[in-house]
Amino acid sequence: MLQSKLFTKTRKEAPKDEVALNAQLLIRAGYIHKEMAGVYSFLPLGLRVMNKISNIIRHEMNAIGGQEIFLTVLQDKNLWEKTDRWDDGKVDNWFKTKLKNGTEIGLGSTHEEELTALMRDYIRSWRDLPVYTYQIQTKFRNEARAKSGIMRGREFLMKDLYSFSKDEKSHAEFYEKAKQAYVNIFNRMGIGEKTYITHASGGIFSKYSHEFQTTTSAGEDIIHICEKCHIAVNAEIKGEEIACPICTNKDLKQDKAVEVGNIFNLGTRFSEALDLTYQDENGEKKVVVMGCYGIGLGRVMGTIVEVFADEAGIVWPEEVAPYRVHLVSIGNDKEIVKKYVDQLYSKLLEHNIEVLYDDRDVRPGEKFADSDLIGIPWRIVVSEKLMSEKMIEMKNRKTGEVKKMDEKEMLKCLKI
RNA sequence: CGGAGUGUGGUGUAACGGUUAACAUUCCUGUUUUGGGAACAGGCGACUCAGGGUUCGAAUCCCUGCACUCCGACCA
Repeated sequence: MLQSKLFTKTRKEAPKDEVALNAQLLIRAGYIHKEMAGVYSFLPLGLRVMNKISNIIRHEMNAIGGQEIFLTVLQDKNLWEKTDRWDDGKVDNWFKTKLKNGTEIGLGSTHEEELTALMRDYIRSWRDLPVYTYQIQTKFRNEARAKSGIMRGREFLMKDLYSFSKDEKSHAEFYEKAKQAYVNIFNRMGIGEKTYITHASGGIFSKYSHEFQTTTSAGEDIIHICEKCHIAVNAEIKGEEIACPICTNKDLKQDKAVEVGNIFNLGTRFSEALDLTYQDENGEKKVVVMGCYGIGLGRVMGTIVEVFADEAGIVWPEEVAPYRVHLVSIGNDKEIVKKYVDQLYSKLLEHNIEVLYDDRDVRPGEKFADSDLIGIPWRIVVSEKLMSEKMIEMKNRKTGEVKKMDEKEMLKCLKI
């Protein structure tokens, strides 16, 4: 991508109504645009990051047998009445609206009801189980108070997988697999070290659940961490003294964290209410056992920004960065420089390296400042001086390390 | 949903109740410049969130609404 063609621009100052670091940086660098409180549009750079995140999740969900689907946002009130979750007294963050004929409908904030009902058409026999379906789509939640930039919005992208198993045992096996898949996902996104499987109360309908909590000062939750087991307990759990569930260590470290994902055992809460049953090997009628597994993509993106950003701007881990290389030319108005960098740009593209090429005719200082702010992992600088030495300069955004090298070495450095 | 605060060019700020609403930045034109957000010159851009009121006179005081932010509660 030629930066001169990118319609977004960086800015020196963040709008004053934006306090959260993640939103300040993402707006300044041109990743997102705020529409209203808790509602953000994604611009080219931001969408690229979202797509990277989506693809990591897709890959890991497919690997454990997930099948991707796409459900509807518009929700049938009747289904939700059957599970007793339509009433505002029960679930208060509904967005509700009406059809022309007066029929009340809701905008989906989660999809257990719709999907469970849908599965009645396909699950009849024990042979039809298990089924694992997931989707990545927009959720609507009428939060009383949106805050923390893109980490807690009223409209946000979420990956939600639902598992349908024939019994508790089969469900428990998948639950463990899903847990491992989540570990893989957060590792690949670069926040694995700071992300803890966290024991939490199951909420209103689950016997047990696990959250994935990433430590950051921007977090809303308090967790108690056992470093040895890399596991945590959510402070919301009350009652007996908090101890590590694995080693029973009671000397836990307290920290603030963001819930980037969660997995729930739903049991038969929804399948019973909506009559999702099957016939087992003996012809007996059984209720399907369910689980649900969520990840908020925007929240993950915001968390990554919060965790790695420095004074100069965003620092993306390689796998979620909008581009791998930020190619910065200095003296682009000089024919020899431009010709060489254009050629280098094409070469990188030929090697399937995603490149943002700063071909603008602005001063070096501005280019460097923008590059730091945007946060692409590798910055490659070419200038007339470097060209005379047959060198390019490579800088690692994360470590700040700068190295002069020739083209060959550069390609090796990018693992080609 | 309780409490508090704030709304002024695209962005960030200023202006005692008193001229034509100021400054910086962005943006446009030109010249010079080119390794860490350049310099100079010229220029565009706000009926001060909306509506009402007080006053000879309102960005400024009062009321209503809307929006945004923060603290708390909530968060399947």
